[in-house]
Amino acid sequence: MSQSNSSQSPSPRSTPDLDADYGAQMKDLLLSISPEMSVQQLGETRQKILALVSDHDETVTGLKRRLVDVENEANNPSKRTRRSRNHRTEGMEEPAGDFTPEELESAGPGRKMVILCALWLAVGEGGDTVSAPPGGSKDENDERQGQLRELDNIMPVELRPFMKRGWFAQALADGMKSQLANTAYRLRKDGLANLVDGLKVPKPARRHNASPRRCHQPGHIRTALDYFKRRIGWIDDTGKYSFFNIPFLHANETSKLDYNQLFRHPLLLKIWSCIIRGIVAPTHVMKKKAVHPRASTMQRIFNIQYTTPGAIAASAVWVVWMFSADETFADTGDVTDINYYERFNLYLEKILEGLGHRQLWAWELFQYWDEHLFPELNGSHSGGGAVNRDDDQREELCRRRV
DNA sequence: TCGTCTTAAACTCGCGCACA
DNA sequence: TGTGCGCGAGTTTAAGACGA
Repeated sequence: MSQSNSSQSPSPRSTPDLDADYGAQMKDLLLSISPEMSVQQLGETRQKILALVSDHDETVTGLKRRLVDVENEANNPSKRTRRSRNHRTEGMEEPAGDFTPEELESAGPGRKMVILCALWLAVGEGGDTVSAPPGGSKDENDERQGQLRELDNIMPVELRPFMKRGWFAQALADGMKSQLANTAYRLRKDGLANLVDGLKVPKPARRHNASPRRCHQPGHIRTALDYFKRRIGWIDDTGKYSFFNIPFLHANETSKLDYNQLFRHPLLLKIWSCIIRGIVAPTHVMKKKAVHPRASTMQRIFNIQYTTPGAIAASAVWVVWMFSADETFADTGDVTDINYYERFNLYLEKILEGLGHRQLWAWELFQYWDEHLFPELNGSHSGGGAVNRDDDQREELCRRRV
């Protein structure tokens, strides 16, 4: 509420019987009109009616302004008023099955989807139902069917019957949107210091006669930006960002695709640990230490015990975005025009292909991730180390592409 | 009680549209 | 053309949960 013009003096606090006065005066004026009146008299009466209408409108405007003033006074501007949680599902025609909004939210299907499976949905969502819409190419249909299976897989059994309900689609879309927004904010703000800790950063080139103060000048900042631009795949010759020749995706920061190094850069592991365990976790992950904060983290909430293909692909996308010039995280970069959606699908496809064809690099990739992120679970889930009750999601994902 | 974390929801901004 | 409004997306912050 801020529509009241604060520069104007407060509205008068008297409460005139506006409608009664206005009605009586208008009635008198209308009754005074008769066929015997001269043109001049008719003109004068018309002017009186117009003036009365004008006065009335101004008074109504004043009263509206006073109403806003009163509402502003009633609200303490220093304190935010809070609506009930899950207000977005309030008033929805369709009841949320047998679940309360709290139960539905705690299930967090959207959040879990983003963390473990996919950053975006190829299936229809948010509008009426979660479903695979008709039409599209074979690849698109495969992708949609695959996501539906993934969604079905991570879903609590009690929720599965409701996947095609409107409230479920809304909750899923809300959860995914919220998780993406939180992650983007955490990676670039709260968690940034721990994520880039130990990262090699180019020293500014010292010129002759250059004072140390010059190190902070724009030219040096540009140097750093150019440095990171190339680290996320920019190639001068083509004028484009590469999909795989990316130093920040390789453990040894090579700019040529090397499957034995791909998706093993510490940044990727730090990012996912930051997502599932909070901002302190990245400091320890490369020391093969799983530091669990006291608070309930995403890992605890969703009982995450091993790395998923979606997690690796998403972390790769997050790395590229983190060091890009894009200000907001969306399917396409607002500055660089990088297609993150396409990039995610490509990375995921490559990982699943490797698993499906039982290629050594893919197998070892998961061992590497699980050793660092889940050292207490004695090795990779893929390698048959830790087995848990979270069933065979990865095997299901592998079957997708075999 | 305090620190750390997640999350709901207010806040902010930009964009499109309708209307005078 | 300017203005106001509604909407959506991203950012920020208050509230609540949890464990030592």
